Amino acid sequence: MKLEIEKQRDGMTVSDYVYQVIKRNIINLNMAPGNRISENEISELLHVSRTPVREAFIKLAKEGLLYVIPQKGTYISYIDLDIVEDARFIRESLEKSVLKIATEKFPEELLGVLQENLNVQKKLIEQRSFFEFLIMDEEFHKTIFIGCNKERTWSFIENINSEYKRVRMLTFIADINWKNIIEQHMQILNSIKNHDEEMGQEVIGNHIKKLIFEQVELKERYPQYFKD
Amino acid sequence: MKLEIEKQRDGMTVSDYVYQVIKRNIINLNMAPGNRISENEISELLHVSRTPVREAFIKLAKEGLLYVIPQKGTYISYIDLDIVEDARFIRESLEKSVLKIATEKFPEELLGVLQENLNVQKKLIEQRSFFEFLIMDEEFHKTIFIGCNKERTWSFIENINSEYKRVRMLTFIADINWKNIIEQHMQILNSIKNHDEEMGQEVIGNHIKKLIFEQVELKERYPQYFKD
DNA sequence: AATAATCAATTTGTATGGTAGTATGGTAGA
DNA sequence: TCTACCATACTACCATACAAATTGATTATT
Repeated sequence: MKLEIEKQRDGMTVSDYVYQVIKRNIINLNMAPGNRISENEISELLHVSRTPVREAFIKLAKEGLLYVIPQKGTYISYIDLDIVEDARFIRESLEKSVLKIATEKFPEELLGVLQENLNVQKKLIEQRSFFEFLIMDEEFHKTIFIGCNKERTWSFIENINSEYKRVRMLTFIADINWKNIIEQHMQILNSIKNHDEEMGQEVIGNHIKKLIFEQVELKERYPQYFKD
Repeated sequence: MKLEIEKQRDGMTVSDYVYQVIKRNIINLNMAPGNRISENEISELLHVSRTPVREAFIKLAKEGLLYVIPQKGTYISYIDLDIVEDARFIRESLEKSVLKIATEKFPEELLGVLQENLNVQKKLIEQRSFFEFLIMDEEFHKTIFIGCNKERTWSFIENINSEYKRVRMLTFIADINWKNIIEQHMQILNSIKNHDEEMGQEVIGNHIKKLIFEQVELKERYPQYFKD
């Protein structure tokens, strides 16, 4: 198990640092689903005591990214497609509602932000920096929510979205379809610019449909990562 | 600050026990929004060490019921009506979708469970056991979700619902409208029995509308509990 | 040889002491 | 009187030690 370990930033508690490192490595699948990890192991790896590691585990367990069996062990959760489906359903519903608002009324200055974001995304895809791309991708959608004054709803989505992120990471690893994601994002931006609600709804709908097919394929190719 | 402290059940970790006690007392407003609490204070009160208290704080902070400022203090979150509104919106949307399924197809045996639940609710209202009533209320809705094979979606709602629960507790304290809640529940049950989707949607819509008016009134009567 | 009992190793759970950051109240100096 | 400074007393944060439970291997027993 090789982990990506960034440095601890100033003004950050050790607990938050550990939380961030582990979360990142679970989502980018450096920590494989089903793998067993222990508080001791991580504390030695990151050169901190067990306490902040334990506290990070608690947070991650509440997000469903790992589960703790008392006096036995801690394990990375398997990807559960039922959970992914729930997350997808909720997200699609909310995204559509918000995009409807966005096509009616959206702050001019944020349009530039979205455009700039897409430029960065292109570069990251070329560099195959998938984790960073996912961050910018999320940022893209988040900006739309902010423009509609629904930032809180977005942060709420974020909490249930870790599972979904792992699947997306897997699509990148499997080299499925990441080529046309940028194009879809450009279509979304255009629908906002042109106040074309119908087009926006259609783009998002298509995007989601594709993901379902991909998931089945992924489970066949990487069964060891999935539940059941 | 007077807390309701139940005994610790067997097979339960101290951490979970503390979590449960504090959560209960935040929701039933024994711990008032804005109040400052400390690890030491709670650990002495419950006769446990600081560690499980701290771990309980972490979980509660992730639910938004309290917030921790490092090296400064821990505070009970104020009721944020914006958050309540978001929770309400999301819940209404999902409840409507599920009730649509329920009016089309619902397991016969669970209808009896719902009926029995309503009987218990009546008794609890008469006894003015509000916290217990809220539990049964949630159980009522949960049962509907289970019947539609959407238990996971329900547990997801639960996580964002603590804020909403505090408001509901406040409606009871303020003696607003709790008399006709039972009747509304009976109407919901009937809509399922009679496969009447239209009626179900209308009942839930009305129920939600009332709550909005109540919240404004509540904020005027108990401004100290609210944000802004 | 098969099975039961025991022990060692490893895990998470809990308790406790010390540390660093923050607010507060008082005091000396302008 | 006001201000800057310092001592003090809090806080959450972290490290460490120990407890309790589970597991797996080893040993003893049948």
